[in-house]
Amino acid sequence: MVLSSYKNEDKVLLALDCIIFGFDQEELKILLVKRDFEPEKGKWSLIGGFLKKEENLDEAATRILRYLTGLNNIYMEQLYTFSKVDRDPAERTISVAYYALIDIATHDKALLKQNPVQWFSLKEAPKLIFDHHLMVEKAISRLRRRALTKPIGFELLPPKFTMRQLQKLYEAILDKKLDKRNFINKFNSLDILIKLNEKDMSSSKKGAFLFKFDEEKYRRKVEDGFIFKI
Amino acid sequence: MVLSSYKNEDKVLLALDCIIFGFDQEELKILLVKRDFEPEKGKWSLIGGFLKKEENLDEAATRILRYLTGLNNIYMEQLYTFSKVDRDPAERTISVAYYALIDIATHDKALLKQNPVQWFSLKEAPKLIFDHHLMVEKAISRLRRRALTKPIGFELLPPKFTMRQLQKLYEAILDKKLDKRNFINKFNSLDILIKLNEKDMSSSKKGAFLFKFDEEKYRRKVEDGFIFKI
DNA sequence: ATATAAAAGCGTAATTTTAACACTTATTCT
DNA sequence: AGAATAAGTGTTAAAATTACGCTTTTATAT
Repeated sequence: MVLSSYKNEDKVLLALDCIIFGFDQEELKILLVKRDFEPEKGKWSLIGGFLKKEENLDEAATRILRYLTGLNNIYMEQLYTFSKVDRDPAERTISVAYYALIDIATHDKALLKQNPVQWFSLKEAPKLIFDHHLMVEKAISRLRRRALTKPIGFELLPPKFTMRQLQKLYEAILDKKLDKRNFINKFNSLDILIKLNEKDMSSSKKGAFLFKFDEEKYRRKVEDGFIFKI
Repeated sequence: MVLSSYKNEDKVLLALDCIIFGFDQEELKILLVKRDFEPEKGKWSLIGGFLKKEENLDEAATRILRYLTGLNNIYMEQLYTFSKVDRDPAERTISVAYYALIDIATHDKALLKQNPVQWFSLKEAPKLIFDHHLMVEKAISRLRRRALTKPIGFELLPPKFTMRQLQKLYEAILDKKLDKRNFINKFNSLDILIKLNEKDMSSSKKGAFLFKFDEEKYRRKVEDGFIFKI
């Protein structure tokens, strides 16, 4: 065992905060929690926690997400590390922000059991503690960029979805209207969806065909040099 | 003053490591240092240090870069935070990686004074300690993406450069040959360079006109919705 | 039964962007 | 004077993106 030569260095608390995005067929939402400890008790906050000795950051983010929402197997990505000296008034804390994408419809039961968490649409979200608004802002812009170059949108939808739902999702993420025909043509040319022999009847009399993301095919295409791009 | 409620949480050492990119008219290089303390003394490493209580990460990265290279006023960007539990065998350490872009020609005097640092071309770089190779890999792919969407390439060049130098730089970053005429047409259409009444005579008999990046104009254009894109 | 309403589904033409491509010019060196 | 070297410069073809409107299906109301 090597003797540590880092004895004189300052140690810090390493927090994690998760921006959890959901989509409810209409708009993008984020999941917030009412903080039940000081400082800032009672205020709305991102879901967070602290890194433990025996885990890495991805594991910690997964643990925190599971503990506070009951959710498992969720798409997550490290976003940025925030370090303003007085960002947390109680104590010097560095926070690594993660963002996660979940399908509200599929996971809502798990969430509803937990009382202090609540979905807010991006535009109506309350003031957040500390620098959490910076985290959310950065997460939105990362999500926006990512959605154009990786097929992560599907994480926000149920496994089966209509083209209209998919389009609405992209419109919500990119915050702009898209042309129906161009959008469908685009996805058709990507050739990574499976059209099911099944219709969703909830949104129209005619019914709309359901599609699935063909993850296997996507992976194979990527190996052959395919680049997802909206 | 609010009483801290974080008493039971583990604290960690927070390190920073900098991937410093340079360009020598031919290829991309990174600056490495021969480590003069344990663990891994004598091995090649990224330039690094530890976060101090009174500074944020950007400040720490700037300080570390200045201390180890004498360089100031350098383009830097936070890259990613690495946290594998045993990434540093001596002690649990989380490391926030930054990458920096510098113009070797302009700054080389400052660097040469410092003996233990050395430039390596990306392809001939030695094995690095810990997870530093992962950091370098990630930095390269970030640099590649960033160079396509932000005018950061100029940070790697002298203030005055020829179009050929600029093209070689992009070829080095993107690791592919570009067409001379298309490249120049592209930059002309961006309209963010100033053509000087001055030629660089070092590379040809005819001489090549020098250009400057018009930062002010770029900023104005961005305000009007301009998006830099190669 | 018929009419109405509401969303689904579908293709083409115009425009813009990107990619491919080769010769002339200026200058130094011999 | 001519040979050698890198600089400088436009056009055409191909591909990608954008704009755009009518028909189909079927549940519901009359």
